[in-house]
Amino acid sequence: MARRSGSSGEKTAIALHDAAVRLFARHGFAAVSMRQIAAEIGVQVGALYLYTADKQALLNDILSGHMEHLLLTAGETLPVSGSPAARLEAFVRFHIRYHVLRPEKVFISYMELRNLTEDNFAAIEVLRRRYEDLLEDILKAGKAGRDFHITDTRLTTLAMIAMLTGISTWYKSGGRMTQEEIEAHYLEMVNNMVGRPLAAELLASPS
Amino acid sequence: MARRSGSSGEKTAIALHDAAVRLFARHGFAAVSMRQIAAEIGVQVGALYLYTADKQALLNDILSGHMEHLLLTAGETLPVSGSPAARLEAFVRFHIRYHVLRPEKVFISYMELRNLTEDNFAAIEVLRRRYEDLLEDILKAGKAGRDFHITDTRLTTLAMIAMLTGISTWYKSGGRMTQEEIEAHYLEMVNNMVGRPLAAELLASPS
DNA sequence: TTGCCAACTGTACGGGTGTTCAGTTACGTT
DNA sequence: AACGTAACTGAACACCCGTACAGTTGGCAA
Repeated sequence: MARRSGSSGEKTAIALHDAAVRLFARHGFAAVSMRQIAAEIGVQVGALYLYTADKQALLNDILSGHMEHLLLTAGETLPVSGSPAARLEAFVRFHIRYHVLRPEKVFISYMELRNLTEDNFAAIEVLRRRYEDLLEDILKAGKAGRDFHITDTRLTTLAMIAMLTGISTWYKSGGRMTQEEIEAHYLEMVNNMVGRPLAAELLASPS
Repeated sequence: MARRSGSSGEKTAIALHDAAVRLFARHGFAAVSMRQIAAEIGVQVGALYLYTADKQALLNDILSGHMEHLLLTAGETLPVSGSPAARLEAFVRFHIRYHVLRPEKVFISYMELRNLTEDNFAAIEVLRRRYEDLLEDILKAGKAGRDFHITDTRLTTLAMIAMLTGISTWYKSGGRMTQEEIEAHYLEMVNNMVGRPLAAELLASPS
């Protein structure tokens, strides 16, 4: 054999990317060999190097591609105007949906950061910080307008993102709750965190 | 050489444990070789096998030791009676302190779970669930007594733990905030989450 | 139908992997 | 002072690692 019938570079490149994501997510970057990846897509090791410079580039492409796509999609989806409360709701729903749809890439993206070279890591950090700032800007706006009651916007940002991203450690489609229910519950908790409980009117009104 | 002067099995066993924790935290289980660990404690590879059956046992001992110690310490520290609010505060403070004091073990403990064998993993899961239940029991009690306004105690438990554990991804002693300040801020957010904002009286009282 | 090139194989390179074990040395006990 | 044993070395085992590259084959254009 050599070239295989029906083969095309495009298809193999995608298969390589997908196989790497799947295997890195399951076993971890360091624990997966180039030979395992090759076997997964039905090819010999050498062929992989037509599509990636080396193993490190493979990881970096996955992570930076993920972060860039996340930022791009967030930019397209999230409203830049409207009330802080509405913008916060949009962010929470977007974050949950995006992360629940891509559990493997999300998992790799904060599990394998330390396996990046220093340069690659620094670049990812910039993107991650930019994403966090999308939320922090909403919180700042809400605090400035007294819609939200927050002591420290940066800390609240980190706490919320950790809380929301945590979903991906236990979420499985077809679980106890639908995605819509999960969104509703987390939205409630997030609203509570910024001091505007949905039940506020009920509690404040004479009973 | 052979046996080295001043050597003792006890000391080497501890040095092995510590070096493994340090290196696993920094580079990941799969990326660290037995030879690197041996070099770190100034010994030849073969000597390690006097203190651990194999590499897997080394990881499992670290993780299960960590979880058992966490549960034990929690049991000694946390009050079993008192108001749900007081118990919740105790839990939050305990969790933050414990995790901030042991960043490496905490990091390994949810980073390297997938490198455990199936059996070892299952055992750790039981312990982790038991720890989560410590918090969920408090939330259930608070909900039952109408101190807390929670829709789903299990989801709130997971959200809180993810939020609190997230601290260890950015915390560095000597940072912007003291540990006490961090505790106070997270406590505020947690209280908000269960629907009892500290500012409630202020907001409700005539201004 | 020939020829070109993208796609891929097969093999090799130097080095690292976890683990085992016969041999060696320091320490504590008698 | 002699001995037993705890602590460790050094070398070896069989195998896996990432990467490179000359050679081979299928698809497509001329």
